[in-house]
Amino acid sequence: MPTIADVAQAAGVSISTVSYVMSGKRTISQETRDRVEQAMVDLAYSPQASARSLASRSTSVLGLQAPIRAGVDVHVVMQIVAGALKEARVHHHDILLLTSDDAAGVERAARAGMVDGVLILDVETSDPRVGTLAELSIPSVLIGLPEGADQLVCVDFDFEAAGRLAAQRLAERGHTTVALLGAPPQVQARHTSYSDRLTRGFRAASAEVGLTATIHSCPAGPGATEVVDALLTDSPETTALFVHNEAALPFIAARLMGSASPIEIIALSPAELALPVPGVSDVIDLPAEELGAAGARALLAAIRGERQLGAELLAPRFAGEAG
Amino acid sequence: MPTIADVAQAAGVSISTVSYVMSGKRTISQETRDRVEQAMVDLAYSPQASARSLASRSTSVLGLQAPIRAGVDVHVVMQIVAGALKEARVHHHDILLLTSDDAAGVERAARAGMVDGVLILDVETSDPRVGTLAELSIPSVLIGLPEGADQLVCVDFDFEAAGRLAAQRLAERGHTTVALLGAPPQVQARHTSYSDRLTRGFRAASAEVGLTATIHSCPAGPGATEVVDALLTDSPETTALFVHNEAALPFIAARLMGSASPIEIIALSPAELALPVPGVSDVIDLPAEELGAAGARALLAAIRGERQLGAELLAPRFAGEAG
DNA sequence: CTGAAAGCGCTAACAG
DNA sequence: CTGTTAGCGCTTTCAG
Repeated sequence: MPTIADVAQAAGVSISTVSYVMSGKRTISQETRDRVEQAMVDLAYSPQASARSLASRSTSVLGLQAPIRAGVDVHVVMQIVAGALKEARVHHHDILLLTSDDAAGVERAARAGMVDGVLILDVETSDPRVGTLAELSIPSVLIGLPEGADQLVCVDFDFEAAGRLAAQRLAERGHTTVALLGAPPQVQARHTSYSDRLTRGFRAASAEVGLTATIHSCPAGPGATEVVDALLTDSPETTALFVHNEAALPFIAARLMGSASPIEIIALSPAELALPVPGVSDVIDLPAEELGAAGARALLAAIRGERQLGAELLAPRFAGEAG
Repeated sequence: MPTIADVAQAAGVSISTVSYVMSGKRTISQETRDRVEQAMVDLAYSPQASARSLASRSTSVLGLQAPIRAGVDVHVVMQIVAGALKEARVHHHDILLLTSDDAAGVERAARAGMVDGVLILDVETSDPRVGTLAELSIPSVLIGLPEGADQLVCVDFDFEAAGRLAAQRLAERGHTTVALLGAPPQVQARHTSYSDRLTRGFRAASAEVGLTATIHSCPAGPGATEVVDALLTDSPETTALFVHNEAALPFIAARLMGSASPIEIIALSPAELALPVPGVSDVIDLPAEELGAAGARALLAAIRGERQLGAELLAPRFAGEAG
C-alpha cells in the first residue's frame, strides 16, 4: 500500500503539499495540484484512516446505537438506519454499529475515539442513557423525544401534530365519532413517548373540532380484528378509524371490508406499507428514512459545533399531498 | 483523556510494560501487573483505537455489507446482523456498516484500512462482487452460496438439505401429493440461489420417497390466498403444503382454516415467526441469528489465518426437535 | 522480567 | 504558493 510519502515523491513535492491537496486547507497552484492528483491515481493511493485519525483527532465515523433485534418495528428501524447511513455517506462519513443491548457500548466507542458522535435510536420517555450522554466527550443526537429533551439534541417526527392532523381530516370528512387504534400494549408499556404524543394531539384536536374520540391499543397481526369487533360492538356509532399500527392495518382493513356499515380508515404509517392496503383512504406518512437522515445531519452539525441543543420535529403530512 | 504514558508514569513503569500488560504478549510479574491495572482504573484509561491501529496495522473492526433497504426479508436481515454483531462483540470486535447499494464501499473501507475483514450479505448466485473480493487485501466471508463458492469463504443455511428434510417429513406423515410454496417471483428473479437449492432438495427427496410434488412461487401478503385457491383447484389431491415464505404464511394458513379438506402445513421460516401461526404443524427453523454469528466466526478465523476457503452449511432442523 | 526508542502514516503549525 | 518538522498514542523490536 502506497503512503503519502510515495505520492509526494512521485509528484516531486513535499508530504505536506499532498496533504493540503487532499484537505483543500490551503491554496495550491493548479499545476502542482494536477501532478499530485495524477500521482495519487497512478499509485492507487488511499489515505490510511487510522493515521489520519491519530493526527487529526477525528475519525469520520458516526456511532449508531440501534435496537437490532426482532420486534414490531424492524421495518421502521431499517429505514431510519438506511436514511442515516445514506446521509452520512454523502458527507463522507461511515457508521459504526452499536446495539441498544450493549449499554456501555456507546461510552466505550467514544472513549476509544472510534467515533466523532453518536446517533441514538429507540429512545424512551425517561431514558437512563440521557444522563450518560451528556457526560460524553463527543456530541450525540437522539431520534425520539425523551424527558429533558431541551438539554440534548433530539430529532423526531411530530406525533402530536400528526394526531391533530388526523382529527382535523376526519372532521372535514364529516365524521362525528371516531377511534384511534394505536400501538400494541407492550410498545405502549415501553413508553417510547410517541404514542402518548399522538394520543394527546388526537384528543386535543378532536375536542376542538367537536369529534367524539375513543382510544384503543391494538395488537399486531390477526389479534387486531378482535379489537375492531369489540369496538364496533361497544360504540356502533363509530364511522372512522385512525390506525397507528402498520402490523395490524391489513387485518383491520380486511375485517372492515366485509362490514355492513362503511367505515373510513386513515393511517399513520410508512407510506409504502399502508398505501397498498385496500380500504385505507388516507395515510399520514411516517418518514422513517428522512428521520434517519435528519438525525445524521443534526449529528454532523453538532460535530462541527453548529448545532444548538433542543428538539427538531418533522412536520406530518398526508402521503401524496404537498407538504 | 489519559494516554499510555500517563498510566506508565502513575504506575512507575515504562510505556512498553503498560502495553504488554494490555496485550499479554509477554510475562509480567504479578506485582507490576497489579500496579499497572490499578493505574489504568484510577485514570479511567482507555487505549485509543486509532493509535493502536496505526501501530499494529489492524483495527478491531469488521465491515458488514448488508442490504439495508425496505424488502421482504428485513426481519431475516436484522437477525443476521444481530447475530454477527453479538458474535463480533464477544471477540472484542466492532462492526462498520456498509450497504449493498454502495458497491465501492467495501473496497474503500478495505483500502483505507478501516476494517480487518468484511462479511457480505445478500449474495446472488452469480455475484459481480465475487471477483472484487478476491482482489481485496483483507479476508471476506459471504453469507450465501454463489457460483465459485469454493474460491471464497462462504457460510449459509443448507437449503437443499432443508428441502429434503421437508419432503421426508411429509412422506412420513403419509402424504402422497404435496406442494412447495416458495418465495415471491421478484425474489426468485434475483437468483439468490437459495430457492433453487431448496427446490432441488425437495424435488429430489420427493422422487426418492415416492411423493408427487408441485412447485409454486407465491407473493407475500394477501395475494398468497389466490395461489392457494388456484393450487387446490388444479391439484385437488394435494394434502400438504411446504411453505417457504414467512410473509405469505399467515394468509395461507388463514385461507386453509376454513377449508373443507384438512391440509397439513409445514414451513421453512425463522421459528418465532412461524410457530405462532395457527394451523402450521411443523417448522424447519431458519436460524438467521446463528447464521450471522457463524459468518462472523468464520471471518474472525479467516483474519487469524485459520480458515480454509470453501463453504460451510448449517444443517436444518425442525424447531423444537433436537438437532 | 523490564526499559528505551524507533517507527506506523498523517496533520498542522512554523518557516520561508 | 511550498517545504520542514514536531508530534498524535500506540506496538514492537532491540537491549539489558
